[in-house]
Amino acid sequence: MSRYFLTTPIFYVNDAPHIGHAYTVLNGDAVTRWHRLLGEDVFYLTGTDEHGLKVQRAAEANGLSPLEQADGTSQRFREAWAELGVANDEFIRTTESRHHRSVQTLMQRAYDNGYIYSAVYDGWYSVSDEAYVSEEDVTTEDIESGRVERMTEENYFFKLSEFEEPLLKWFEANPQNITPEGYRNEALGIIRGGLRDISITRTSIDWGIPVPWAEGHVFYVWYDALTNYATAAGYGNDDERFAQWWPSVRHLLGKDIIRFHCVYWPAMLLAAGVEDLPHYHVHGWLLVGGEKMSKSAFNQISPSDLINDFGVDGFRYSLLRDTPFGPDSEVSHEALQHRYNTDLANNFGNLLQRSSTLVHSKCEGIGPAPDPDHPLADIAAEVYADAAAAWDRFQPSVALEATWRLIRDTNEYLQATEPWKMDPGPLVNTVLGNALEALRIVCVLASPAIPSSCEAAWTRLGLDGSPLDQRLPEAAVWGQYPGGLPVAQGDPLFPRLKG
RNA sequence: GGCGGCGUAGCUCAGUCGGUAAGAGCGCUCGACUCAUAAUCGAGAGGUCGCCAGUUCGAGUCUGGCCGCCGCUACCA
Repeated sequence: MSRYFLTTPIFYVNDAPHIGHAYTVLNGDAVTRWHRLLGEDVFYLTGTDEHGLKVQRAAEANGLSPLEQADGTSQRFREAWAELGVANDEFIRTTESRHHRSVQTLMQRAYDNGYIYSAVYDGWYSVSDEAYVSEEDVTTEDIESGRVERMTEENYFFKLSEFEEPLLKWFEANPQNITPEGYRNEALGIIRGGLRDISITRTSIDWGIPVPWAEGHVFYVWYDALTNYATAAGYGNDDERFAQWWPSVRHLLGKDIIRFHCVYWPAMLLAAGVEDLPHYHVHGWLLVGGEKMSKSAFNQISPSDLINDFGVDGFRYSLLRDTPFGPDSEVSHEALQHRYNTDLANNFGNLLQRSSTLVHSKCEGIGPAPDPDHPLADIAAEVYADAAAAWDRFQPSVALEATWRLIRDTNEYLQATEPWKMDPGPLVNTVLGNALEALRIVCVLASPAIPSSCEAAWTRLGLDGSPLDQRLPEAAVWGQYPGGLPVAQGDPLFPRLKG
């Protein structure tokens, strides 16, 4: 069975969950749900990054231990994703013992393979950033304000510089390794620009994973964090599991962390003797008024605020539909609401509503069977093909746009046939059967984005089971609504929003 | 400075290998309909595809230059 292992970045517990995080996680959730429909063996991973100085400091400020601090924030992320209906298979924490073993194993192998060496760093250090600062980047103000300090410490360095060639070879051999393609070029640019060895340990803090070969050193958070993906696949703990899952790994990430994920991380894997390198799907940022979201007031709106306004699926759909995957996307409350009203309330919800009402007035509430050879069958086939291609290319907005064509065409079909003017009988039965069949297919195809609404609609159509349990491509084939099922009338699935 | 991305209808965006008369949704105008959440359907207006030059029988689509916006350049998705 084909496997689909998708990861989100793990979120630093220094920060509360915000819409930017939700954006990443929802894209991954929708795409992995699609792959589940295809019957693939899916592993969707998210989690939290919990080591490092910032956590240690936050803990001190709150009078907690670092782990207690991490526990609290990690739990908030876990709850936020549950609230959004995210179906991740695992939630990893870098403070877990399995992760410690994994990091130590990976690094020890790189060390044993000769890719890690000791050197003394003597220079400026930014305590708040936990980072070394090069001489040319330090201003006198930095020094006077104490933002940077002079530091001499023994350090272990990773020989990143030795991986320029291997990485370039890998890029050349795998033209699809990063999508969209523009970001692949960025990663290539970083490599071609020359790679310098990087410091991967710290002695100045102790809230981290100990370096196995050097007392008093811990791994710097990035190299600890990246390894979470391998840990979750079983690295250092369950070799058989790792061998099964790792070859199919795909990382979902924002464009700001390309350097670490697409350059440093594959080099580390190679250094440790792991030959299978990941695929990547890189997205841009959400912008508000042209500015990166995290800098704006919109950032103060939490995902749960938007759930209150739009409902879980309303938020999921509007965000996914309105943000092409890859480039930066402008978002606003107005735009999300507009999308909700037009696509969910006016089109999908209203189609379900008018169809079920007509089934009650013309067919005594029993949904009739569709015409197996109706022209809508061709539309459904086209829509499926386009949606499948888009999901496969990691483009939820395009997939949803394609799916909604079936809804539009069905509304158009009702308008053209005017079943409300017909007398009960075979003719009106066929028309409404066709509408119900289109809705059945939409329920399956839209379920990656709006799972619970599709389940609700599915039930109203009188169907058993759940759209989430259907198998594609079979379930998208026209003509499977059986007829003879009781169709339920109910309140609008997506109440139109005003204001 | 170096590297990279973007610039297509009022808005948000599609446009794979260069090729039938530039697309979609929304918005707008007019009309139709009334089963439905004042929802739906049809018609229409609206673009010198940032600018200039080049390659080509032919460029939004390739090349060079310019303008504008943005990002990365050691840790905010």
